[in-house]
Amino acid sequence: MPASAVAFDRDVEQVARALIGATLLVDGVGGTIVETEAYDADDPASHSARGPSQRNAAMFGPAGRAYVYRSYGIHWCFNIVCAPGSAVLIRALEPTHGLDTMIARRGLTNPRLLCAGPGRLCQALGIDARLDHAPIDAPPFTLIPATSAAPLHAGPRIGISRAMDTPWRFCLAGSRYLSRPAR
DNA sequence: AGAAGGATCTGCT
DNA sequence: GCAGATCCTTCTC
Repeated sequence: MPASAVAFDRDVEQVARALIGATLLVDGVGGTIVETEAYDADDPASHSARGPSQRNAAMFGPAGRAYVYRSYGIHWCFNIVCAPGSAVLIRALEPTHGLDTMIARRGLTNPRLLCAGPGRLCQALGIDARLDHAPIDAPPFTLIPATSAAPLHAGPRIGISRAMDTPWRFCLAGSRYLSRPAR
């Protein structure tokens, strides 16, 4: 494994924290990760909580692969698989690479809104079901680890109805590019 | 503030 | 099999 690679086969909360400040690109388009959420294997809020199914199969496969699923029947959501049954949901990026491409895909020009939310991010980067199970350390993906520990804010995860008291949403403190303010 | 959107899952028959 | 509930959201009003 290259020295620059991120290790995914370890505690999902630690991976979710470590990914803040990393750079994620798909075919050269993307930016700096500013918001993540951790989902654990026996986590009532996780898709994996009730065991493997066709949709969540990737969560039970090798670490370091993508888990892409449809949310609300409309949007794609992008996760990186960690230990079996656990994954990190990537919720927001600060756009830095390929702005023109993202603007064209999203149909708006405000950089603040290009990748602020899991569905928006997938639309801007062109992520869909074809990338389910795809390894994160190979094309079209590029993942560059953060160079220094970023100032993090931890809070409750968004849009779930269980395990509301588990503070596993991590944000880059003070970022303007979050899906919603860190409070 | 609220509706729309459609796949997946669950619990039945 | 089939119907109804659920769902890690986004957009427009």
